[in-house]
Amino acid sequence: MPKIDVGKIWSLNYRLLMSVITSVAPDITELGLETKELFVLAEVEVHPHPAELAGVLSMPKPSVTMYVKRLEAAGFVRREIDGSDLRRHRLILTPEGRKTMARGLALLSKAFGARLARLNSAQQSELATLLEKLS
Amino acid sequence: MPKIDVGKIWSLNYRLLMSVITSVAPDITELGLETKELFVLAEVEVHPHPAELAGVLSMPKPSVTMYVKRLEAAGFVRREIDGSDLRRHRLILTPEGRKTMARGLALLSKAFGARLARLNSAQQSELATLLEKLS
DNA sequence: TGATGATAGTTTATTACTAAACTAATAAAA
DNA sequence: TTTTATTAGTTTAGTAATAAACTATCATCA
Repeated sequence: MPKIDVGKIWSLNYRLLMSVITSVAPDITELGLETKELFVLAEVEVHPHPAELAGVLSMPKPSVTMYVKRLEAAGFVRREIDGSDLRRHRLILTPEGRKTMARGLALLSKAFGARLARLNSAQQSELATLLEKLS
Repeated sequence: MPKIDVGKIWSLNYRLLMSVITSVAPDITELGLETKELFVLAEVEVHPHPAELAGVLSMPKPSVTMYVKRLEAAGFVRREIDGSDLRRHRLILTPEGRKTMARGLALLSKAFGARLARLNSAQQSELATLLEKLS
C-alpha cells in the first residue's frame, strides 16, 4: 500500500494556489482592491466582525483593521456599532461592494476553474467534499 | 446535477493552507528560518537558480534575492557561479541546510497530516490523486 | 565584430504588513 | 461596588516585501 507523501501534496497545493493568485492579481487590482482585501470582502457577510475575520482568514487583527479601512474608503463596506456590545463593529456589504466582490470572485473562479477543468464533474464534487472535511 | 462552487472550493483550500502555515510558523522560526525561506530551501535542489525559484514559487526576483541571502548567511545554502553562464548563480544545499529543511518539512507535514487524518486512507489517496492532476 | 535585445541577479526607494502596546468595553470574581 | 481578567478594535513603530531601475552577461543577427 503506497503511503502518501504529505509534504508533496502540500507543496503541489501551495504552488497551485499561489500561481492562481499571482495570475489574477492584476485584474483584481483593476477592480479597485487588492487580493487580500478581496478575501476579506468575500467573508464579510458570513463573519461581519473584524476579529472573526482575522481568525477565519489567519491574518493579524491590525491587518484586518487596515483592509477594512480601505474597503470602507472605497465604499465597499460600511460599519455600524453593534448595539449589544459597543466594542464590536458590524461590517455591512454595500451594493457596490457586493458587485465588486462578485466580479473579483468571478475572476478567481475563472482562473481556478481553468485548472479544475482538468477534473471531470464527479472528481470536482469529490474534491469539494474532501476539502470541506479538511476545513 | 449539482454544479460545484469553484469559489467555495478555492476558499476552503486557501483557508486550509493559511491556517496550517500560521500554526507551524512559530516552530519553523525556531529552526532559524522563516516559512517563506523554508519554501525556497525546499526547492533549491530541484531549481538551483534564483530566477527559476522565483517562477516556481510565484514570488518576485528581489524577494528570492533576499531569502537566498539569509539562507546563505545562516549556512543553509552556498552559491557558485555557473561556469556556462556567468550571470547565473547555482545554489547548493549544505548538509546543515538539508537537515533544517527536513525538520521544517516534517513540521509542515505533521500539521497538515493532522488535518489529513480526518480522512480515511482511501480518501487521502483520492485527494493526492486529484491535487496531482491539478498541479 | 558590434549593435540590439533579452536574461540573471542585485540595489534602491517605497509600500505592505504586523508585533507590541494601547484604549475602551465587557465579564467575572471578590 | 471595585478589581481583575478578557475581548474588540486601533495606533504606533519597526520589519518584510516588492516595483522600478540598474549592472553584467549572453544571444542573435546584420
